[in-house]
Amino acid sequence: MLEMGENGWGDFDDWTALVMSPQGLIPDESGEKFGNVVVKKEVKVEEGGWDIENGNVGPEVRIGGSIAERRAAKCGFNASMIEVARVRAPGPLPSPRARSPLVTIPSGISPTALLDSPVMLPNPLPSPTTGTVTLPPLSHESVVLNPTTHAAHGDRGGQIPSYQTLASMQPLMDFEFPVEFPKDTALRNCATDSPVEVKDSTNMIPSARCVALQSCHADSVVNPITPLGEPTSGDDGVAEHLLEGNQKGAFPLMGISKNAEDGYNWRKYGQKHVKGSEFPRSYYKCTHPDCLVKKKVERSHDGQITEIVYKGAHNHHTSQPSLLVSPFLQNEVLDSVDGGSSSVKAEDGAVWRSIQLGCKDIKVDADWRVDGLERTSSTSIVTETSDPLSTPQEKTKGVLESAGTPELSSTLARHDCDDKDGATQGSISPGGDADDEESEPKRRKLAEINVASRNVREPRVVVQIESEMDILDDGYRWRSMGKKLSYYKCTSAGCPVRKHVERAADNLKSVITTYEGKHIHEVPATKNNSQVNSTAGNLPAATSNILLPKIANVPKPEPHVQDHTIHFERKPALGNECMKPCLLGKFGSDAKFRPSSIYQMQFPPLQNSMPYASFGMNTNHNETHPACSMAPILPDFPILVPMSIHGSSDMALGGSDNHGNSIGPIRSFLGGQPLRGLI
DNA sequence: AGCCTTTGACCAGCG
DNA sequence: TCGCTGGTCAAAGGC
Repeated sequence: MLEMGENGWGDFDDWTALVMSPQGLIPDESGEKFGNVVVKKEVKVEEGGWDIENGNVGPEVRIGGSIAERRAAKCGFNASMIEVARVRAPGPLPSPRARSPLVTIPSGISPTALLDSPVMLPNPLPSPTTGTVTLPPLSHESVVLNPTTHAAHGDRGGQIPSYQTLASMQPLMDFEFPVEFPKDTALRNCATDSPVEVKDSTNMIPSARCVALQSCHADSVVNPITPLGEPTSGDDGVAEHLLEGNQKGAFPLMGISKNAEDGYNWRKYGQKHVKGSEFPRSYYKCTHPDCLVKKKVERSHDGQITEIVYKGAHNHHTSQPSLLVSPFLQNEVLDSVDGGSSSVKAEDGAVWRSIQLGCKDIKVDADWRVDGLERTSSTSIVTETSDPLSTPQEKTKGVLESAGTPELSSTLARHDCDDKDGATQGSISPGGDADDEESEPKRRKLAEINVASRNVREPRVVVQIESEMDILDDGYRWRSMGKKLSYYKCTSAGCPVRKHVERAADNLKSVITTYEGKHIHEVPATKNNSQVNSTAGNLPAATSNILLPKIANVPKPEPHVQDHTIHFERKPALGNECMKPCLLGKFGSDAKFRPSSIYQMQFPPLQNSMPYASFGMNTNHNETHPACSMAPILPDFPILVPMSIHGSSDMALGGSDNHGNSIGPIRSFLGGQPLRGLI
């Protein structure tokens, strides 16, 4: 077992890897909407971990992992697109190598752009049951998406993508969002910060803030103790949670009655106390004829749902009208539980979505079987909300830590999960897991109990890029660490960021660069720095835009994005004061998350040495926002990511890496929606 | 009467 | 093959 502390690369349990799988841009031939999903997979470091001294890295890093293991970990997911993986300390679970192809990214593409790109933004997850767009409460990464949003914000420029649009893109994004957010703070902010969205129950949808409010409201206001109360028929707890608030006018969005709960009717057909679970598990079936959707609900003794697992896809509409019936639902599947975010879990080939509420898991089986079709998308968002044990500082820290990059949120989310694996127990050497001896259930319990003690570490991001060159120019300056020339540390004084470069074991053409930490400085001035913002118009229209699936009613991009450059504001380091309101309030009310930003991406010419921006790790970006002093959600840089559509794409983009090496086109990371005709 | 929950038994997968 | 486990069935009962 190697203690990585010496090199500062310890604690691999919370590494997050962003890996693009090729399917991302591949139009789903089957027409399944969920074919392109940002996927998260765990990257695990098995025994030996990153042995810097010996350079034993590759074999230990595993991307993906079996569905079962992720399921077991309650933190995993399986998808085919962008994999947000993480390197974690070896655990008792096997870590099969990722098998899904990885997206190759032209060298000209900024990892930051990728990481902070819209595709990496949290997707509004339609409720697995209602289709209600629910957002990761309190997630700094969250984006409030609602079918009515743009209507509500139409006077603001129609910048808010329609729900459908977002919904269609939902598969494109897969994130876990740690929501270590003080409830009281959330409430306070929700109550005090531009409650615009909350006012209009018809046209307004809650901003992320509002969602947060919903979440926390339900938790701390509606029923501080056992918000879920006694299980009711078909109750999925979470929905009810919010629904209660909704009924009280706090959650105008939900538009469904409490009785409707998740909009579907469920029949309990069994209950069992499963091993490893402290609480009994109830089994529910959708009562709709021919609907095979099931869900498993675990409740604590006080009635609070500790885990919900949805399996299957509804082939019908909700039994009760909902303001937010998602297209997914209409077509087939919905997932995500109101008030929570979800992460896909897979079991036995079925994708399960996990939604964490207060560090509780709600899993939604997303095998998307509809009319014989089986979907295996795995959009995931795991949001941790209202962790009662966490102090505001801790939560804030978590948010702050994760603010730098979207993926970080997932990392943090993973932290939660992985901390369950002992991460919170202290530094864990990559070579072994302190909790190896413990059973998964036990660790789960410990983790759940010790949520408050989880450590928030620097984000670790792994980006796999196909390049002949090992070292990709990310705009920063690095010096090698250790004997192997695969470990680098940012040369900027005091900057803790490090990165590790390796070749993908399964694809020597792919370079896996793992970043840890956040730059505490700006990107070193280079001759190319300005290109990030200046190259927007250089690309031929045909190749400079990546238009994600267009959907009817999609608001047109604002004039300022006519150049097809997505202008995101960098996620600044979040301050305790501004974080919540800003994070939560931005989405629904301003241009931080515009349609164009979401489904349009422009990539810069594949120039050499294009700075990779800060890879989303720079925390000292503090651009202010009209409504908030910070814009924590989205990257501040224009998304200039050259992309090409893999396979059938008409968008053939290729490029060269920073060193002039020709590299393949991005295979994809935008998922499954056919891109043709999107430009 | 219909729908739901409860609960023990049964079944299948897995090691 | 056996035991464990998770998932499901179905009878009984409640609302």
